Amino acid sequence: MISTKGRYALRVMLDLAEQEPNKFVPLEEIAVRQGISKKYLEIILKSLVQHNFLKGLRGKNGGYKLTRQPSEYTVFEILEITEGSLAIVSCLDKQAVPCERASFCLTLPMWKKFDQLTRDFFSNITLNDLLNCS
Amino acid sequence: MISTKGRYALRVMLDLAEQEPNKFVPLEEIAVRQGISKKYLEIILKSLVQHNFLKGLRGKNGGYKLTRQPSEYTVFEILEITEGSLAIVSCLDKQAVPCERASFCLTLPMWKKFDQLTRDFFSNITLNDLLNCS
DNA sequence: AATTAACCTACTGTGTCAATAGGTAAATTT
DNA sequence: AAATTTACCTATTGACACAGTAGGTTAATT
Repeated sequence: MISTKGRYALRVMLDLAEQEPNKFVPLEEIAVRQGISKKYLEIILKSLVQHNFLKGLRGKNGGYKLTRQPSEYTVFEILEITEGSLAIVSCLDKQAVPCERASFCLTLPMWKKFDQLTRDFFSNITLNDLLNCS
Repeated sequence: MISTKGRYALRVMLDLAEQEPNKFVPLEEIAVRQGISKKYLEIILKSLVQHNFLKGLRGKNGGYKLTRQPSEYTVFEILEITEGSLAIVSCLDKQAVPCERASFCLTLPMWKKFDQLTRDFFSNITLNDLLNCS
C-alpha cells in the first residue's frame, strides 16, 4: 500500500505544477493549501530535492519549484523515490536476497507479471495527465 | 506490498492442491515441505479455515484439505483474506473514513483505476492456473 | 489410555509510519 | 549590519504492524 509519503509527494508536485512556473513557492503555502503538516512535508520534499525533482531556495522569496515540465514527471518515478520501492513482494525488491526457491516457485511468475503491470501503469501517467484529468 | 502472510497462504493452498484430493494433510508436512515455521503457519491457516477455504480435522490422520476445486479459488480472494485489504491507498480501504478532499482530489481517479486493475488481475488467476503455469 | 494434530490465548522483539521539536545556514529586506 | 524569512539538518517519539515464539487445550484416532 502506498503510504502518506508517496501520496503527499504527488499532491505537492501537483500543487507546484498548478502554480506559476519558475516561481519559488514557500513550503508554508503548500502545507496550508494541502492541509498537511509543514514539518512532515519537509521530510518528503527533502528527498525530492535530493533527487533533483525540485529546486529549493532559502531566504525571503525562497521556496520550492519544479525542475522540469509537469509532462516530464511520471507518477512512477515520484512514487519510487518517496516509497523506496513499489515491488509487490519483497522477492522482487532491488536489494532483495536471491530466493533459492525462485527456480521452482509457482507464484513468482505471477508476481513478476503484476510488477510489470504496475510499472507500465504508473510510468504512463505524468503530472500533466493528472492536472488535465476530467 | 504483499506480506509473508499472503505469500505463505498462497503457497500452502498450492501445496494442498498438489496433494491427493480429499486427503487431510497435517500442517507439519506442509511446513517442512515449504520451509516455513509450523507455528507461524498455524496463524495463517486459522483464517483460511474460518473463511471456509480449508477444512481442518483434529487427531490422528487429521490435517487440512481444500473445500473446493483448485480452479474455484481465485488468487484475489486468498490474498484479500490474509492481507486484510489489497487497497493501493488507505482512502480506498473498506473501512476508510471518507476523505473530504475526494471530490476534487486529482489523484483519486488514478488510484481507483489501479485498484480495479489489481482486482481484475488477481481475480482472473486461480490456483489451477498457477499449478499449470509453464 | 495414549497418541496425534488441530485449535486457542498470549507474548515478544524489530522495524516502519507519521509525525514533532529544535536548531542551523543561506538569501533577502530594512 | 541587523533583522527577517525560509530552506535545511539531526534527533526523538508514540503507535502499530510484521513475523514469529511459547505453552496449553480440545477432539479424533489407535
